[in-house]
Amino acid sequence: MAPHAHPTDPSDMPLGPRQRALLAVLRAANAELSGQELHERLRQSSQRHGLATVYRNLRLLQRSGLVRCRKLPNGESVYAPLERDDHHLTCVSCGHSEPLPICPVASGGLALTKVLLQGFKPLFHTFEIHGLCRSCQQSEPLAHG
Amino acid sequence: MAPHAHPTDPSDMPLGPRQRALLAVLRAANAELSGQELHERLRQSSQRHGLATVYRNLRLLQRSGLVRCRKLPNGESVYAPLERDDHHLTCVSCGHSEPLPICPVASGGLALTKVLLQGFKPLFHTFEIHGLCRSCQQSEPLAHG
DNA sequence: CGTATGCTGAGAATGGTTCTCGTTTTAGCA
DNA sequence: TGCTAAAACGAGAACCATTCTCAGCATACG
Repeated sequence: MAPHAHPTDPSDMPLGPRQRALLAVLRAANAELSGQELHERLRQSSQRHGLATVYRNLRLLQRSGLVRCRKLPNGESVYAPLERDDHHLTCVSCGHSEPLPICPVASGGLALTKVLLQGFKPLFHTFEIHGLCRSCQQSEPLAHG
Repeated sequence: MAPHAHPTDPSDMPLGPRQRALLAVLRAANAELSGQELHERLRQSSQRHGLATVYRNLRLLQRSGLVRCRKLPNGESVYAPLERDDHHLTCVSCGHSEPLPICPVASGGLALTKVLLQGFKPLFHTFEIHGLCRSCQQSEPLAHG
C-alpha cells in the first residue's frame, strides 16, 4: 500500500479542500447524511458549496474508497465514512430505516474468494433486512395508499 | 398459518388478477425487472396495465412478502420474486451490477436474534458489495466527469 | 336496480440528482 | 510577477423514475 503505487489507483489521489470539508462533516455526523443535508450543513458552517459540487465530490470520494453510500426507499442517497460499518433494518411499508448492529462480513462466516470477485475491487458492502416494522404490522396493512 | 388468522397480516390477502399477472412475469424472467420493463412486458403479452397500477401492485406484492426490491445506482428499482435469493457486485463508478453467488444469511454465520429484530418482521434481505469493476480500475479513474 | 367501495390509468406533479456552460480558481512557466 | 491552459465551481435547467390526482369503471351486496 505504498503511496502512488499505481497511477490509476484513485485512493492515491490527494483530496482538495472541498473534499476534505465534505469528509469532515460526514465524520463529525453521527448518522448517514443525504446530499441535501450535507449541502445545508456546509452552508451553515460558512463553507459554501454549490449542490452540484457536493454531489460531484461525493462521487469522487466514493470512488476513492473514502465514502460509502446507500439508497433509501424514497430514492434519497445517504452517505457515511467508509470506516463506519453499519447496516440497517428497513420497513417496506413506511420506509423507516434503523441501524442493525450486525455485520455478515465482520462476523466472518463469509468467504469472498478471488474467484468470486473476478478482478472486481471491493470497497464496501451493504447488508439490509427489509420487512415490516412494528407499527406497520399493527396498522391496516394495505389500506389507504 | 391458517387463512385469515390475523386480519392485519398482509400475507393473507388474496391476490387480484393483475397482481398474479405481475408475479407471473417476474417469476418467468431470469433477472430482476424494473417497473418500466414490467410495464412493457405486460403490454406485449396483451395484459395492458397502466404504469400507476404496475407500481401500486408492486408495492402491495412487496408488503405481502412475495416480491423483493433493490435500488440500482441510477435510481431505478428492480424487482424479483422473494424466493430468489440473489445478491450483487456493483461498481460505484459505472453503476454496472452483476450477480454474486453468495449469501451471508444462507451460509449460516449470522445470528438474527429476536432481540436484534425488536418486533420487526423480516421479509427479505439484500447484500451487495460495492467497488470498482475491472474496466473502471483500468480507465482513468476520476477524469472527465 | 341502487348505492358503496375499491381498482384503474392518463396525465400532471414531485423531487433528488445530474447536466450545461459561463465564470472563477489553480497550476505551470518564463 | 504577469500570462495562459486546465481544472473546479455553481446557478439554474433538464432529467426521469416514481407517485399523485381524480374521474370513470367494476364488483359486491342488500
